[in-house]
Amino acid sequence: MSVLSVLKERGFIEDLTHTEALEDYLTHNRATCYIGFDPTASSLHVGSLVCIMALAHMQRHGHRPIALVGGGTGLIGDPSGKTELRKVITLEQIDENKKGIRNQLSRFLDFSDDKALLLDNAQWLTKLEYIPFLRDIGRHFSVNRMIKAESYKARMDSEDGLTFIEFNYMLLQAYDFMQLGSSYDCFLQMGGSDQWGNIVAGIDLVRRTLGKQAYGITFPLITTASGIKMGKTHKGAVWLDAQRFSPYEYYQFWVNADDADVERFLALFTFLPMEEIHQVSHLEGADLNKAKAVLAYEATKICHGEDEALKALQASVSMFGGIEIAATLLPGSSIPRGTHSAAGEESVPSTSYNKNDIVGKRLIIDLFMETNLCKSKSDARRLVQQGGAYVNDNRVAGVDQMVLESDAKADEILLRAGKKKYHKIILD
RNA sequence: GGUGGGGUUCCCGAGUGGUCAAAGGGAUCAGACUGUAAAUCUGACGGCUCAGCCUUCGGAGGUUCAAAUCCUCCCCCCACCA
Repeated sequence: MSVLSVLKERGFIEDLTHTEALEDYLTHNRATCYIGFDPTASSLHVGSLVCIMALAHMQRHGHRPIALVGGGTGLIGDPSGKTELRKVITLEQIDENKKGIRNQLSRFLDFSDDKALLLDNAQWLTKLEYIPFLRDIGRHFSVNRMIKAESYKARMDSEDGLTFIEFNYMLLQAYDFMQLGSSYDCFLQMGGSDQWGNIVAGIDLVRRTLGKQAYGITFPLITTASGIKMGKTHKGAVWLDAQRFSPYEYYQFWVNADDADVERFLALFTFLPMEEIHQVSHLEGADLNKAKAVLAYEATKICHGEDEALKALQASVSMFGGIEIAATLLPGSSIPRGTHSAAGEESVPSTSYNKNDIVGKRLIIDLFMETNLCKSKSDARRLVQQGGAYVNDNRVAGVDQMVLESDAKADEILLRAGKKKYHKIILD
């Protein structure tokens, strides 16, 4: 089965150029393909996961993926300040971020032996000179055409307007494609559906300057069933970096997926066979929850490794109760089968305290605040007043409740805010 | 550069001297119901030494017993014109 069919079947394809020629190109070549990533943060987040998984599928089919970090574009930023993502950042910062990004990507892609590349467009963009750029590249672009691009049209009509810098991103990205084409033999660019205009512009530029046929694929914008952009939560982005977003939280993120999203997410974010995934559509109620556990397990495994996935599963079980994974449910998954009951290690966020400093001395709401379960004392107070604060699964009765000796069993205190947020206090 | 319109609590958006910690909606959080889902209902939603107090309405000053609301200067945004 060709990559293209696989990607199509799993829901990756929004649009593509030259359908037949591309299919042909991919079957007869070890193709090099690229996707651009933003280096403004030291970590990628779930929003980029579709792109990453697509690259992984490419690699699995013997093609060579390139992850292009936009270090050059990051150096420009965007003065309109409308898009948070385009902040000006320093070279050092970009280097730092690149390290983090490479680290994360290496969980999904094999960078050894030239099997995948991580490049930075600063390599060529910072060398550009304005006049030659205008003469050699700018001449190929028609402003008339550019402003017809969906991404620009919206901005042209909106009050926010469009800065010249943003307007130029299309040229720069097309230039990237051209560079990758001539230096790395890369003639396939992929990206989110908002990149369509930029990708097509690149294809044109490649044809005009290198005389080569290039291709493009865009992915759909993944939204949750409730219409929210994938990977955005109340807390902000769902990071792939374990430091910023623990494997346990990551696991929880997937378990909390909407019913209607489970099948789609399994297809996009795991490597489980599609025949198995289709079975999920028959499930409902508690059984569907088990499928969510598999989704969470697999997704966590891919991103953080099997050990962490297992820990997260166990932590989840000890928090929310046992779960039985039947052998027939998504058999391709390596999730341990059988009944999982509360036991074993947990990987719930924890903080250490000196027992003598706490017991009988501190208010419980203070602990909620200090462990970041609540963002202010008023917040903690509210939580208690509304009955959402728990210590070792006992509801906290009043805002002036102290930590008691009886709370400190086994030198641990389990704090809970609402139904899903836990924090463990470890007493020394 | 000119003219006009704006900058309000996470977002949108009311408010034009006291009754304003500031309507309404969204988002979010908690409770109930559930399946760690969705929908629905209820409540909360600046901070604190919490039935009281303190700090907020682009920034800095000023008028007033009293300012988000009036005045001055500054910063920023938008539209049209050049």
